[in-house]
Amino acid sequence: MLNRSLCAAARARGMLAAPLVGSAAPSHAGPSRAAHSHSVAGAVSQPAAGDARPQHRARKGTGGNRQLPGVRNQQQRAQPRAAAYAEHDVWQPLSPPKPAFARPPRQPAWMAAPRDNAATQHNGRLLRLRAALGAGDGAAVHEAWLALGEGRSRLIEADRVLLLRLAKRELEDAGGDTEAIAAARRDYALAAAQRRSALTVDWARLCLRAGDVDTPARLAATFIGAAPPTHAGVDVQVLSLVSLAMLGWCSQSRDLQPLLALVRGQPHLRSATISLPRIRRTCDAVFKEQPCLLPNAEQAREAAMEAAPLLDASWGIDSLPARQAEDEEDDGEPARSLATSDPDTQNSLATRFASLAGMRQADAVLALDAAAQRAIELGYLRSGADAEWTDQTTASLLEALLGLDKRAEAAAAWKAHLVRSGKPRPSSTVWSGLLHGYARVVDSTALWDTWKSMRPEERTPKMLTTTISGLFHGREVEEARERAMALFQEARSQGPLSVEVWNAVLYGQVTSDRIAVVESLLQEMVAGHNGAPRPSVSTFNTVLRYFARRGDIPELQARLRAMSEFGIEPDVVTYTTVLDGLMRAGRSSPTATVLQLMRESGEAPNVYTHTALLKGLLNPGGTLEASGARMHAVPHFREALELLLKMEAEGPLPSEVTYNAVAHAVVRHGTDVHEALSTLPEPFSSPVPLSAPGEEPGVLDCLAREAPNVGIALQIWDRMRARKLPLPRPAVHTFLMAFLSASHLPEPAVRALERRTTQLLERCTSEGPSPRPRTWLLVLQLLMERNSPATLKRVLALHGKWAADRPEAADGMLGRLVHQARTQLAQDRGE
DNA sequence: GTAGGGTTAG
Repeated sequence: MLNRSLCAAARARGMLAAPLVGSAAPSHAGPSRAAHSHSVAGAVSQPAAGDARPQHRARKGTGGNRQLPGVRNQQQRAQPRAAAYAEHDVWQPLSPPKPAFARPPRQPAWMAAPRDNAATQHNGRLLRLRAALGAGDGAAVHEAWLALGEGRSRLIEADRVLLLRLAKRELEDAGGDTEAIAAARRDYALAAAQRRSALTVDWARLCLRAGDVDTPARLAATFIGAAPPTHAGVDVQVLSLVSLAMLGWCSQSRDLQPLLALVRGQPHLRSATISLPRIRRTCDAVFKEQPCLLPNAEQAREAAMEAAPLLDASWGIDSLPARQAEDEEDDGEPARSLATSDPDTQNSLATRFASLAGMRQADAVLALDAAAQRAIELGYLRSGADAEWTDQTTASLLEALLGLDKRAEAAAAWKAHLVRSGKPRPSSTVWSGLLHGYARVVDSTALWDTWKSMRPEERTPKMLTTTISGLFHGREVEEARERAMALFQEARSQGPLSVEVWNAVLYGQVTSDRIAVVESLLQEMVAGHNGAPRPSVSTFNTVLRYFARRGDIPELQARLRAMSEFGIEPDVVTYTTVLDGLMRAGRSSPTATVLQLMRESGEAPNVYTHTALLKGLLNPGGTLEASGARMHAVPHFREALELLLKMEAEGPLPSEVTYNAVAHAVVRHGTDVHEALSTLPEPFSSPVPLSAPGEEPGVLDCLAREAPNVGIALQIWDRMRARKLPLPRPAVHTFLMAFLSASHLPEPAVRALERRTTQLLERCTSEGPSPRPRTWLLVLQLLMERNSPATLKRVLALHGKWAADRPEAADGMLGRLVHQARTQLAQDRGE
């Protein structure tokens, strides 16, 4: 269908509106009719089977040393406490508040017209309450409060805040003699606190200081079930309330199980990182002021700090199906998870490791590992629950650590797993975590070594796909590709392989431009020869990618026709690939046709489609050398930024790739941005980014005026940060380029951007994405063109630290450039 | 690990 329509694109194009592109782009010639170029090139060149080379490189992470360290003894000091509380009515202290207070009013009181007598009466009482609040008269407030009766539920937010402030002040003023006042005022303060706010946390803290340990828990219970906040990340108020509740319960040696159960089952908390220092600060604040009537204060604080990791380990655990459903709603894409993609082996802790790794929070991964181990030993995470530590958990932890380049930690986790499991060999699941981790950091050598270390019975068909696909991504391209092909041929000789394995091989051949091999493999699949599986839509999409990347539209058409003849319908990936191919060829008009076709076929454009579209808008002449003069067509910044804002508002949400595509184009085409500035949508028309710590806002105003493209790039970074998107390496390079390539800027702006440069490099060396030689080359080259010895010195120092355990970094171009930079610096100093 | 960013090393 698509192929026929593509041929008709030129005809149809006049009738089709450009749906996503704000204004119709200038039209170029439509695609030419393709000749049948269906013949497949020569026979398969069979790569040599097997790999005779000796294994010379030491295995990474697979831990040859399996000695048992004495880790067990120190872990046994606490007994599982959960059982002792089995009969205890754990919900007693957390019984819900009176129904009248359970929900905030649906309608503010002032909106209800005084139509009848009851309403007039209510308004009168309300006015009395407000008058008492205004006068700060505690006794009168309390009296008015009691008189209000049912009307309490109709208080507006402002009333509640005032009530809470008054209650807080009274409790503060009461000094040591707090019991009576706390008891008398608690009911209205509690009602007033039907809202997450810093004030609520204040109130809970005051109650705790007054020795009341149940109110914080009750507040936590109230809020935790309420609607989650709209922002991503930790619900700080809830975390503080739970921390305070925990402190209170520790002071009475109560079991924490019910409290921990509270923070479980909160799907929106799953990806949140619990900051242990924050829990500590919250608890410490209770003791800051005297008097503190909390019993056993010191022991309570110690116990709470010891228990804080349990909170971390339980946070957001459970309710996995809910979380999944939520993820899929987001943008139609399944959650990006690491080893946990198999629904049969879902495991909460594994999911959290994966999401922490996704946010590149290596410390949080390690802290959660420790916390979870402890929680298991204390019996708070129990066998049979999905919080159990399974092989899946270990696999996810390993993948996360390897993916974050924490090899030593991964090796320790590997060893700990073998000790814990008591088995001589890890399971397939655990091996799989290792493979995925190495595939993630494209370490084909380690990947291969891992594959070799596995026994045949430990290998699964999926792992073959993982390994082959990982080898094709590796850096030692030739060697890895040979290994991957040998692996494929060997496996093939032993029996039919899945279409996924074949697709992985095809993908590898496509990305290394081996189109002849691609053709012959595809032909085998189409013909069903030699046990080759039937090609899937992915197979065709993979082949299409080859021609799309080249902007080879006749071939795209031929392939689409072949696909259709084979009886496979295009999917969203097909459409995106074709769209991308058209854009690369500099043809913007047929793209409207593709989008229209998508609409007709019910394949909704997703974030990939939109990103390709954005790239096309920003490179209207195409991105291929062949498109020659059109390369210099002016980017459609207005349309692109409008589309970006539209995606943020209506979805599909932009990914880090989307943002980087825009930022990169903006940085590269500074002059064009300057000229288009007044036409850009807010906030990009006055591109003042958020200020970094210690940065004066005036500098950024100046930057927005003098280098608006840098301002916009930084605004885009702000948006990525707000969405908690990871910072990919290409984006690091984009921003480094932005910081160091703007010329003719006033001195303060230059200094601010150079400070941002060193800050970004520092961030990369400490938490990633770790710099590559390319990163340093980029920075040093740009920096040496200008006269900034102080910054150059700092960058060289950072590079020195990075290069310390990379002896190979001293070679080659980077080594020479570093030497040159050092010389330049020394000369500066000499003069 | 099918598609989008630029990368890889120089």
